[in-house]
Formats: sequence, structure tokens, C-alpha cells
Amino acid sequence: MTDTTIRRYTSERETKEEQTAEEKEETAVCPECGGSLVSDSERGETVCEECGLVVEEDEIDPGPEWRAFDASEKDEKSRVGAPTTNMMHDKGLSTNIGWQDKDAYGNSLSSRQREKMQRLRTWNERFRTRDSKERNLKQALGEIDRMASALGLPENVRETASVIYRRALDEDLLPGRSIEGVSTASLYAAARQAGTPRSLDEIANVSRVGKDEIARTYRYVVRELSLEIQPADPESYVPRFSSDLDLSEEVERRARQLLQNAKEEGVHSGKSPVGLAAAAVYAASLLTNEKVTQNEVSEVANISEVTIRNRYHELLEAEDSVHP
DNA sequence: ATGGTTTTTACTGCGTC
DNA sequence: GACGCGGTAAAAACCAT
Repeated sequence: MTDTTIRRYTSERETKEEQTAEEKEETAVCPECGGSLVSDSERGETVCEECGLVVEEDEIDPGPEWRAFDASEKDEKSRVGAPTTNMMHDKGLSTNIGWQDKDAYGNSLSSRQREKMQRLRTWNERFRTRDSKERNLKQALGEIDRMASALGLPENVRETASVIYRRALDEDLLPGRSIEGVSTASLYAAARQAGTPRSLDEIANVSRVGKDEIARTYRYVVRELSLEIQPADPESYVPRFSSDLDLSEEVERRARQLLQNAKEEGVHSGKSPVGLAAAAVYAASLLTNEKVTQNEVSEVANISEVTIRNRYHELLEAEDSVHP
């Protein structure tokens, strides 16, 4: 690294001291060979140009964290100013009006002035939070949209999800939770409400937050907004699975029938709806001679083959006891 | 935290192509 | 021999308490 780079780091605020210090360093000589020394601020070392001897190590780099190539980058990357944070809706950049009722010189304000400042504080706060909610919403809706299209969910589900999110926002459910998490939970809830459920795993795959956080947030949102969401109906998975497996309408119809019988027999309780649906599709494919393997079904349903086996036996038993 | 239930994992044996 | 299928035991995950 040459000294031109060093200059660039500090060009804006080069002071006399820095310049003289720099010159002193460059005119210093290597104790080994007498060659001139060069400081490499990127490595934090001072080395001899001639023999490569490292004279100083672990120096502190006085420059900004990264190289800046133009004025705007310099603004972003300089060490000056309060750190921005995502913890606050506006990254901590908005204006706050102090509470002390002092002017810039520290003198107390007249009562008239005090009232004025109080009104300003009130309005400032109002605008700021309204803006923040809108920004928040905008981001969340974008996120919901992204995930919904990734999952192939229709328009009405997105609508429902945004409504849920908006309610969560209005009820002040957001503090302490991430926008990502709440929007994902809203989408999950909406998909279930609309009868086109996606499993937690599928949702987690397209979301930026992990499965457990989604589940936690989902429970919370459902409870706080007292949303009524029934456990997913196995039948609602059937169309998706059968179309993923290129199966006919006939199979789909048969699978539904199996599930309805099972429902009347009360076979499913506590069993995962996805497993039931997968088993029904598999059983139906056998009954209609459009065989798919257990493995294929387990792939599209994200369920183990063992579960499919267990469930489809139960389904067939239920079918027998209803039918001849 | 705990215990009961369900699901998954891993392994095995059997029959078929 | 690879594949599909069935079964089992033990581990892991889930859920209500």
C-alpha cells in the first residue's frame, strides 16, 4: 500500500500534526539496512521498503472502516455520527424534541414558549409514529407478497394476510417482534383460514425467520387477535398433492372420499393432517390403478413413508367398516 | 420440566423386475 | 442387484400439563 492511499483515507481532515507525523515516519530509516520505512495502514504495520523488515505491528488504523471512493460513500462509511440501528423504525435518525424546556443556551423558557414546545412535541410524535407505521406496513406487505408468490398462494390469501397484519399493527403487537416474523405468521394464518394451508416447513423455507419463531409468533398473534382457526382439513391438501404427482381427478375424488369416511369413523384425532392427506392420495392411487410410490408421495408431502403406511392402513380399515 | 403421543430414522426381510 | 413395500424398535419432535 502506497502513501497515496493513506492520503485518501485522511484527506478530508488532514491536520498539520498528521502530516508532520506522516513525514516523520517516511523519513525514518530501517534499523537493519538503512532503507526507508513505509507504513501500511491496512495491515497495521510499518515495514522497511528495502528488506521488508516489520518495524511496527498491530498499529491502529485511524481511517474509516472501509475505503470510500466518492463523497456519498464517505458519508456512509465514515465513523462520524450516531450508529444507525434497525431496532428503531427510522433507524434512530428522526428528530426528537428534548423535554427539558431549556433553550439552546440552557436558559429556561417562558411559560408561553413552554406550551408551544409541548404542542410541537405532541405533533412531532404523532407524525413520526404515523410515518413509522406506514413504513412498517409497506415493508411487511412487500414481504407477504414475496412469500405468497413463492408459495403459489392466491390473491385472496395475501389480502387476508395483510388484514391480519394490519390488525396486529393496530393492536400494538409489534414491539418486541420482528416485522418478518409477524408477516410470516400472518401469511401462515391466512393460508390456513383460506383453506389452502401450507405447512410450517414450507412457510419457513421462504421466510427469513426460523420455524420456531414463526410458530411462536403465530400462536401469539392468533391469541391476541382471537382469530378462529380450525386445525387444517386434510382434504385441503389433496388437490395440491395430486397435481404435483400428475394424478387424475378420479384419484383426487377417491382420496377425498377416503378422508370423509375416516372422518366419520373418527380415525383421525391428533394425527397430522398432512400425513392423512398423503396417505389418502397414496391409497386412492392404488384403488384407481394409477400407482405412485410411497416414496413419491412422501417427497411432495414432506412426510415419512412410515407415516404414510400407518395412515393408509387405517384409512382402508375405516373404508372397510363403512363399505362391505 | 415432564410424560404421553405421534412422527421420523434406521434397519431388516421379502418379492418382483 | 435395485427397487418397492411392510414391519419394528428406538430416537426425536410435539403437545398439554
